[in-house]
Amino acid sequence: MATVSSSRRIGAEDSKTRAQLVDAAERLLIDEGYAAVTSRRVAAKAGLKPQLVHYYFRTMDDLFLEVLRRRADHDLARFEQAIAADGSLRNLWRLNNDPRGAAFNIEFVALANHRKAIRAEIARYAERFRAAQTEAIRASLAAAGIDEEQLPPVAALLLMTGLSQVFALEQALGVTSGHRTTRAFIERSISELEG
Amino acid sequence: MATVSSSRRIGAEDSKTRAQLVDAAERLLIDEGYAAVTSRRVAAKAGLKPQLVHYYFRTMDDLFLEVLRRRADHDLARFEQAIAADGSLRNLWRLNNDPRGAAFNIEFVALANHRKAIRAEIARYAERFRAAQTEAIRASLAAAGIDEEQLPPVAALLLMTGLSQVFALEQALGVTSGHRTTRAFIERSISELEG
DNA sequence: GTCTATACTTCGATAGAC
DNA sequence: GTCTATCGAAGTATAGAC
Repeated sequence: MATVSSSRRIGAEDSKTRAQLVDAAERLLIDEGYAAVTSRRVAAKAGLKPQLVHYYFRTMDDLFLEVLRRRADHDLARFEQAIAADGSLRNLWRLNNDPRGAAFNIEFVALANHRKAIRAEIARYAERFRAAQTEAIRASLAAAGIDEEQLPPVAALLLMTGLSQVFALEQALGVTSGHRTTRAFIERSISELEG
Repeated sequence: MATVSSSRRIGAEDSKTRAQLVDAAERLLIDEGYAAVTSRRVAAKAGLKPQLVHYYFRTMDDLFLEVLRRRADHDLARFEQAIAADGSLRNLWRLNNDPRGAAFNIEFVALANHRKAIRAEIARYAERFRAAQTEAIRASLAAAGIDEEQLPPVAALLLMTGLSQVFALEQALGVTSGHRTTRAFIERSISELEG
């Protein structure tokens, strides 16, 4: 939408071919990392010709952004729905620990490290997630009778987020020493807090 | 050392040129991410010809491994020295939060996601760090009179590690909401534990 | 022991054919 | 509206010249 400096045409947004390319890119991103998401490999995975990637997406960054937005919007909606159904600390911890999407997050953070257009969009979504999660944890801590001075909701959230990330990262690496003990500790702490 | 299936020769390990290539690769990895570490770009950064990368390193993975080992060995030694001088919880937290090396870790984890030879080596170093850090934190918690049942040392370590990683990751992204509050909470908690 | 000429593959991207 | 022929640049890697 921004500029039309080029004469080149772009395919329709509701094209089925386009959706296949986004699917293929997402699978490649999760399975093999962002460096594997090249026009040729995405096309091969979708069973299409490489040039089609550039017909539907002006640049590879545009494709990455589409993958990011589709996934992030979906996850955000799913999170809010799950919390509306059960806003307990226990459920928050469970949702945060869902390994689905962990690899996805890691890749996008690494990608953001050197693609400015993508970094900005990731930062936007990260802030939205942070806000939604902070509200959810604030409510569940209040319900459990925990004072905000004693344990600030955002601190509890960042501790939880950090721990999930370490678990996901290390599991992918094959390093799991201390994980079981720590999970048990967290679950015991949650039980003590909300019974 | 493994196989000598090829007739190709490799440059001396103590070559000055070789060291320049490793330096350039490390800087590129930290500044622009692992995808930027290509033979051409490493050579350009070092002011050398691209083919020299392949004279000193059989494959790009060999170069990555050299960067990893050099850095990890150095960091491990530095950590043990620092802990020997001051083994307090406060100092452990400070060391863990050193932003130097945070970007480095992120990139290597992302890299490990799709390069098997590197993943194995990273896992080995991760275990070594885990062991050294767990011992250090066990000692400082004991000194502060904290019972291991109440707060398992490895759980305290993983919480600390996770938090530092989130801080580093998000700071790189430009997302910092909640960081100040959480840092204050951690510092307050440490003060309460060890006075 | 050190470096270069060169091969071959894959990359993102565009202009133009259907 | 959809897809293909094709380009120039960049990627890893090797064999052989100094």
